Amino acid sequence: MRLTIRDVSEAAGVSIKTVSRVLNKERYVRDETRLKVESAIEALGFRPSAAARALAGKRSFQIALLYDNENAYYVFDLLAGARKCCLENGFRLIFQPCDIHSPRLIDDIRALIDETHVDGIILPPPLADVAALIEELHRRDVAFVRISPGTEPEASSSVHIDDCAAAEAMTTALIALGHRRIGLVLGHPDHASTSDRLDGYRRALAAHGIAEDPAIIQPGRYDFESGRAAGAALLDLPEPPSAIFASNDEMAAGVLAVAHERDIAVPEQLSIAGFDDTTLCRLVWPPLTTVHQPTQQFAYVATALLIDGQAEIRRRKLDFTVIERGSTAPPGGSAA
Amino acid sequence: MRLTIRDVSEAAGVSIKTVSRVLNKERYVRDETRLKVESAIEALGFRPSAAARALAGKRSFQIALLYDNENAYYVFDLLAGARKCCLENGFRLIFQPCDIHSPRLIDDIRALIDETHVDGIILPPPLADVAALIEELHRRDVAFVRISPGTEPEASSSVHIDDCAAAEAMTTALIALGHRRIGLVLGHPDHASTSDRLDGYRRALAAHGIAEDPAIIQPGRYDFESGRAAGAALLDLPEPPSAIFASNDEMAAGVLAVAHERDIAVPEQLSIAGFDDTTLCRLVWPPLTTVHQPTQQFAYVATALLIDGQAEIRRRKLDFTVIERGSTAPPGGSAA
DNA sequence: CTGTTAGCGCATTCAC
DNA sequence: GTGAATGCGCTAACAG
Repeated sequence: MRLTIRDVSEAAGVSIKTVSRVLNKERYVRDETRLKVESAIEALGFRPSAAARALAGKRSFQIALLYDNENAYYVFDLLAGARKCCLENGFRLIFQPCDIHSPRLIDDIRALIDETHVDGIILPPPLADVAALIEELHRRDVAFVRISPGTEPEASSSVHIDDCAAAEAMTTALIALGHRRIGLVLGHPDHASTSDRLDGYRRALAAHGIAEDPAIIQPGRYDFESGRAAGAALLDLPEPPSAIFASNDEMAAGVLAVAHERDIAVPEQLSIAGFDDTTLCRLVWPPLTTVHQPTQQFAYVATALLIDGQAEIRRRKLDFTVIERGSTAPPGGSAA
Repeated sequence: MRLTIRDVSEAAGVSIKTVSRVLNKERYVRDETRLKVESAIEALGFRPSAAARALAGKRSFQIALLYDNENAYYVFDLLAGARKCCLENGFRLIFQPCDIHSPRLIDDIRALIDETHVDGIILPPPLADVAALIEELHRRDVAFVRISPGTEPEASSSVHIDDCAAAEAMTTALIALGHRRIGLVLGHPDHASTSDRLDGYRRALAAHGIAEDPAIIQPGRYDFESGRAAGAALLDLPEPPSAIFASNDEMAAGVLAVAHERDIAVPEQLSIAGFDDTTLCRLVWPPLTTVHQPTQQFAYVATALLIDGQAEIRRRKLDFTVIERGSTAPPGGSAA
């Protein structure tokens, strides 16, 4: 029926163990033998059964990428990064949504581990900060890497940028343009980045002697609708801000939509800045100034850390960039 | 080490085979016995190894969703629909990108089949129309369902809407608003929907005695940038159209961006219509009129067809809807 | 450097 | 209705 390692061993005239060695890139195989086996594999078009490998061995060559996020662009970027690394290393990616507020969260992930024998798990925010999950993963001795964790830095390997510094840089850039009244749209309360970005914003204001005004700090949820609502609230203020910094790009898009509705020219009359977690801003609204966050790289590096499989805990810090697009000069004179 | 079916059988005081029967929902198990086994499974938190099941049995409880598409929203929708159906049926979803123009396409999919033992494959456009792939899948006797295939309707089960009728309805709606000069932005040449939508557009024009003008039919690639380029080409015409119908929403978004750049009010001065394959339009541009295509349902139904697993070929036709958002009245008088 | 033996955890024949 | 044996395709721990 199915082509097996035995067929390959017969075709190559070696034992099945030797074929296995070649498959697993083990040492102690003579080059000549290896070549013989490889050409037999090639000639037959043999592909080892992942199920059999997982069952017999310690590894399954599978990595799970979990997510609790409705932002298609963001998730797609994570996926692309993780997949690229998997492909390069002969791994498969299991991609699974979950709900950090579900009572079955831990159970579901336990099921994932037991059923699939995954070799490692990637936890993007907000999953990176679910204490019960981290604890369970440790108890089960499953390797995992967190993306942008806000808590327990020593609990696992992780990948992050300095969100606080990035938000500070962005805010400082707006101040450098002459803005003194800069609105902020906060991120989703479940995400650690939300408070980090707020901290950065505050730090920049403080450094320039600008008093914080709670009226121009609006809640958000990292999605378009909440950005739109926050933008409306800010622009309808008796004394609206001259610039608005949204904690991610979906929300910046929402703010921009409101500005269009109000016939406020961007960036001439209002500067809008965003954290581009996704490609949405880059795609649709070039005039926005953004902090570029390397989402795809997060997933790539996290996967690499998992596959390298050192037990040691490593923190990888990636770079961010503030990108100026179009003019973000302060308004001519409409605001106070 | 690991919890196995044997542990469950001992806890429940039955044989391994009986546990297996319960796991697979086979008949011929007394209710009492079933309950005993189920509570033992629950108590121990047992989860059967997918690898062992795939290796020993005929089924792997895995379905693969392939895609060759860079549209994050579209792919995310497909994923959501397929995943929902998998979850309801105890299946896992393997999610894998590919490239229909790669010489290794068939080999990659062969590898997928052999390595993972998938029970079935879902082929969204443009994969649904790769003849060599369909042939290979038949040769290997692997179940598959195609989404919106343009060719060989009897080659497999499939899910689709009537793209031609939908485009005709959309175009007719624009004509009903008084438009006589309606630009069209074509889709990606690899996709069957592209020509179907063109056909529908033509049919509507013909039905209303409007002559087709090749100058206002622009090529596109189903992405934002091509929509932007097509929009610019159309709006820079000496005699620009009063309405533009983009073959999907990413391109409609591109057209809208150009309209904004040109200070053309939408929908007051220009009507823009799109096929909303994704949620982009719904999210960002409420004034657009769209044909709603149930992308998520496509994937859900395709997965269900696969899991039901009847060998027979079934064609499922889903509904589309033309949705009016905001006014799409023809321009006051800027166009000819 | 290479081969032999014994399972991994389950579904699948069959008996009972 | 239920149970005991056999093997899926591969890796592991040993020999040589």
